[in-house]
Formats: sequence, structure tokens, C-alpha cells
Amino acid sequence: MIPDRSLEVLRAIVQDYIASKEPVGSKSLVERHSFGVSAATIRNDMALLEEEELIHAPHTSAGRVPTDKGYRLFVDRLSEVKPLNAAERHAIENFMVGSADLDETLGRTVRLLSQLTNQVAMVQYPTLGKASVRHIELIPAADTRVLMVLITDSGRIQQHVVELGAAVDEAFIGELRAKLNTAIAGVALTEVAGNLKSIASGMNSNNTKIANVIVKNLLEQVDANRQEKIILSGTSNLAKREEDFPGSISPVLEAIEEQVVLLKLISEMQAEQHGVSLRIGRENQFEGLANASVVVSGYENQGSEIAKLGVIGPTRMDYSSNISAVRAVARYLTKTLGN
Amino acid sequence: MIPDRSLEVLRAIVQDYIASKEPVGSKSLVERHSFGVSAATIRNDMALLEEEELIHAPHTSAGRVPTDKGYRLFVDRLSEVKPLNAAERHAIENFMVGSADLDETLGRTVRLLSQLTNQVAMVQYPTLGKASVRHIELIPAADTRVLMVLITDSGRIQQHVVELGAAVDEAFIGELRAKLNTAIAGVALTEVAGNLKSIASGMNSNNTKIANVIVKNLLEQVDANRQEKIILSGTSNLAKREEDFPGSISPVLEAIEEQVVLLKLISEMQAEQHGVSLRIGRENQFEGLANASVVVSGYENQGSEIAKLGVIGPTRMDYSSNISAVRAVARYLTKTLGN
DNA sequence: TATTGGCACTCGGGGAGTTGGAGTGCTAAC
DNA sequence: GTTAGCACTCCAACTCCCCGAGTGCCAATA
Repeated sequence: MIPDRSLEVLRAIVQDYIASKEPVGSKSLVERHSFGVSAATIRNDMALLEEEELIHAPHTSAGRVPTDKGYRLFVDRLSEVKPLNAAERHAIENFMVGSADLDETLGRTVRLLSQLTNQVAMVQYPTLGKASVRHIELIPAADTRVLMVLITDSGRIQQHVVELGAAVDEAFIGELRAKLNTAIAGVALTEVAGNLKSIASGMNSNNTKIANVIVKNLLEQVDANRQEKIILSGTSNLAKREEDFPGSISPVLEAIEEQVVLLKLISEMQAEQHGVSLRIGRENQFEGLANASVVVSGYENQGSEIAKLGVIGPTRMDYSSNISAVRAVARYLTKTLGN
Repeated sequence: MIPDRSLEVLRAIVQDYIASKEPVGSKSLVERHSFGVSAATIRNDMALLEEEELIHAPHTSAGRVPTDKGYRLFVDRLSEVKPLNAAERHAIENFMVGSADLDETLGRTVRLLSQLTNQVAMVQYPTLGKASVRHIELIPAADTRVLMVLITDSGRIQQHVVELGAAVDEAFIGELRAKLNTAIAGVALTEVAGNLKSIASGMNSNNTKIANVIVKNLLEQVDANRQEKIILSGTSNLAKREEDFPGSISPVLEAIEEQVVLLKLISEMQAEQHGVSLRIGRENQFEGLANASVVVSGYENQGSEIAKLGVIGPTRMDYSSNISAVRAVARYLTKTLGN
């Protein structure tokens, strides 16, 4: 077991390092914090911390820097979540007013989060998976095409142009729309396929064909819930912290530009404490994110989590602030969606 | 007037500099190109070019580097547009197959362009301005809300949730939908406002109120054509060329992340030669793009330009390749939209 | 046993000095 | 107009060296 004072030393090292970006030595530690013991004693504690691989010396005669493991312990046991200050709370309240649809709300949210944290912010679009159908609309769009709009109770609107391969009979499309809505309005997306099996019964062969094309496309849309989407903001914040990424920021940029990578990452992260989930440095599987940390929280609609949002920054980030910002924004988004 | 050989020297300098990223000197020039004269003569030519501010020496005893003005002259008069090779053409053909709706098509296009050029690619969404209304759809979405979908003949689909402030009467919504479509289907977006003035006549007061709310929102949507959108891809390519941006890439990232900046930039650029428009270095008004060049081309639907696409990279970019790639992708997108 | 002062040791960073080479501008000759 | 030659400039790279921060260890202390 690590004695309490050593943990205090770790906390001090993490805090000083985040603030100064310089490896921190025993002497400056006793100067800036009142441990009531001498530098030599602190050195002993530091030796212990180093044995536990919580801190690490870049070279022999240098100060110490927290390791990923050190940050992890700090976050889990030593840091308090910093409450947002009035200005930040104010910013959140004000940022969201007057956004009507989901697109705009999420767009504002991601910009808000990046401004609040000065990191790269990301917001995942709600998954269709847990939602149910509110309405389906079919709109003849061109001679042989129909625009299909799928609205879910999570407020998401998906649209897709369906090529019918034959001229559109408006009357029939209207009829089909009614039938589809009767069959699956209010039905969970996971159940939709089952309810559509017999939709084409009693139609003539030509109409059956068209109905099948549309149903096929509809199911593809429903299934496309796996093809999720993430929006980003504040990418340039990375470049401002260039010195925090040894080598180049290029791999980080690559990783976050790759939606697939981000989605995989996000989906693996399950809420830990404070409703927030964290990946520090190499806890990320992706080589490109070896020097990055990810802070993620879920947001909800109607009581169940529908997607996630969060920030990405250097391992040497201000975890307290970022965690509280992510948490606050997630809560606020949940509240906004509730209306 | 600048003599022909001096221009040849400029061309050689630009080409060598793009290839080597090193300032180029008189000796290496005569080695790599067969001018038929000695290095001393080339030096005289270089002195002339320097007088004309087409090239510039980073310091006294260094080789020369093209200035923005030098690049400009090179592009306008000295470079030939490099035809795409078979592999590139193949990539373009293959990349686009099987994308059904506009969103996906543009998404693929922007990724294609960034892969082809290894630069940051951007694609602007079509402007509503020049298009006309194909169809309007109203879909009751919640108790007091209606989803309004506006489809234009450019294939763009805009959706917006309208808060009515009163319960939705489905029958009336259907009636209103019919009326709206009669009034403005096929009408140019710029003319829409005029055609909607008397839409509420003959309705009872409650319905008039609702109709007015919807019309107001519809006009906002139409007007929101100025609130345009740009999608980006390949941001990480910037970081790979970090050394091409003196100082930091941060201002560049900031500029391209700011949609407003990009839109302003793009809208100012009018096609020059080859159907492509170019801004080199400080020709851009934005300080952040002082070391960047922008290559833009318009793409069309039904014979008229509906939006633009292009790439952003360091001033020291391979203009020939990038111009031909942008042009080819714009053409191909035009062709794809034609179907 | 935990803490402390003392001390020798290590290492990286920064400044000064040096050198080599690439490149220039100029001039006089062709 | 072109060329060879030459003196000159300046950067980049290298070495050398020193300084200081910081460590680890030990013996003394409470």
C-alpha cells in the first residue's frame, strides 16, 4: 500500500506538471506545497512512486512526470471534480437557446464543448438502435424516385432517395405510406423488419415490386444505425498544444478524422465514475492516440442513453475541468432534448 | 519585358523547389536543366527575376525561393495542366459508384479529392439560390410540431422542425401541403416569397395563424441559402506538411475550421483559366492563410454552377497536379449529379 | 523507524567558437 | 550577351564546455 503522503506528492506532481509543463523536482515541490517535511523526504516518496510506475524521470537528473498509470490513479482517487464557474455555466445556458432541430442542437453542443475545454470536442449522433419509429414519409421526388424520410422518437430524421426503376404512381405511393405507418409507427427499430413482411400482400405484381424496393431501402436505413456519425469541433486546439505531443500531431489528427476509429473507441467506453468515462494515453488501443486522453459521457433522451459526447486532448490535460465540462454539457444536452 | 530564358529559369526554380523543398541555386539549376549557358549567366537571370520580385533569397548566401507573385506567374503562364494518370482516373470512376443521395455523393467526393491530392479537400453544398422548388412536404412529427421538408431541383433536401404553438390538425396540414405545392412547385427560390403572400386567404383565423407560422419558417429556410455549408476531408494532410508552414499550422487549421471564412473565400473566387480558380499565399485576405494556396472549381447541375469544391495546401504545392485533380473531380461530380 | 542534511554524481541544455560548403555579386575578359 | 574567376557572406553543423537542477545514497538525528 502506498502511504497517504506519497499520494499527496503524486497529486502535487500531477497538478504542477499540468500547470507548468515542466518535469517537477523535489525542491520545487516543497516550495509550492506545504508538506511539512524536507525535500529529502519527498525524494524518498518519489522513489516509491517511481517504483510503482506512477511517475517517471525523462532522464537521470530531471524532475518527474506522471505516467499514464499515475494520471489514472490521480483521476480515480485524488482529483475532485471542479465545479464550473459562473461564466461557464452562463455560456452553456446561452449557447443552446433557440436551436430547433437535432442537427442544430448537436452542432451547437459540439462547438460549445470545444470552446469550454479548449480541446477537440466530439458529439455522436443518436443511435437508431434504441429508438422507435415515429413516422415514415414517402415523397415523389423525380420521375422514378421517391424520397423516404424516417423520423424516430429520438428526434432523428433520416432521409434517403430510393430509385424505383419505374415511374412513380403518386396514388399508390400515398397508399403505401399509409400502410407503412400503420404497420410500424411506434414500433422499435429492432422490430421493424418483422412487421413489414406481409406489407405487399394483396397488391398487383407491379406494385408489389415497388413496395419491395421501398421496404428493402427502409430496412437498410434502419439497419444503417450502425453506420453512425460523429461531429467534431476545435481541431485547431490540437495544433495549439503541439508541444504536448512528442513527434507530431499528425497521427492524432489522422485518428480523429477517421470516424470508424472514433466510433469504435467511443463504443468501448463505459461510464465509470461521475457518469464519465476516461481513456488515458496508451489505455487507448490506437497507436495514434498514445499521447492523448479521451473524456466521454453519455447523453440521454427519455431516460435512456442514446449517444455519447466528449473531448480529446493531450494526456497532460486538466482532467478536473474537462471532466466537469463534459459532464455538464452532457447533462444540459439531455435536458434540452427532453423538451 | 522579361526575356524567355529568364522565364524558363523561373519555371525551373518553381519545379525544383516544389520537388526538393530546398532553396535552389544557380549551380544545381544548370546541372538539372539543359539551358546551354553557364551558371554565371543563370545568376544574371536570377538577379532579374529577383528585381521583378518573382523570386526571393531567404538570406544572402542561399538559393532562391519563388514568391507568391512568382508562383502566380508560373501557374498563369508557365505550367501545363498535368493529365491524370490511369490509376487516378480509375480511382475517380470507382469512388463514386453506388452513392444514391446528395449527402453521400458529396461525402465521397470530398474524401476522394483529399486522397487524390494529399491535401485538405473541401466541398461546398449546393446553394439554394439558383435552384427552384421541386416539392414541399409537411409531416406531423409531434403534438405541436411539423417537420417541413423542402426539396429542390438541385437534389438538395432541407428539413426543419416547425413549432406551431398549437395542436396539429392533420387534415389541415394535408390541405396546406397541397396549397403550398400548387403555389410554389417549380418556382425559383428567389420568387417563392411573392407567390406565398395570399396563401392564407379564405382560412379561419386559427388556421391562418398556423399557416403563417409555417410560411414564415419556409421563407426562413429558403433564405437560409446564405447559411451555406462546407465539408472537409484530409485535415491531417496539413500536419504532414507541417514544415511547409513557417511557425505553426495552427492558424491554418483555425481558418479552415471556420466555415464563415471558407465560404467567404470561396465565394470571392471566380473561375479563371481551365475553369479553375486559384489563390496563392497572401492573395488570400486571411492572415492565417498567408502561406497557403487554394484551388477551387465550380460544379454544375443542369448546366449552371451550383457550388464549388477545391483543395487547400501550402503555397509550395504541386499546382499542376492539384489543378487537374480539382478540375477532374468537379467534372465528374457534375456528371454524377446529371443522372 | 522516519526524517533530515550533506554530498558526490549525472545529465541535458545552452552558449561560444570553429569550420565547411553552398551560393552570391561583381568584374574583367571573351 | 556570356563567361570564368574570385572574394565575400552566411547558414548549418559540429565540438567543446560549463552550469545548474535534480538525483540517490549515507550517516546522523529525533
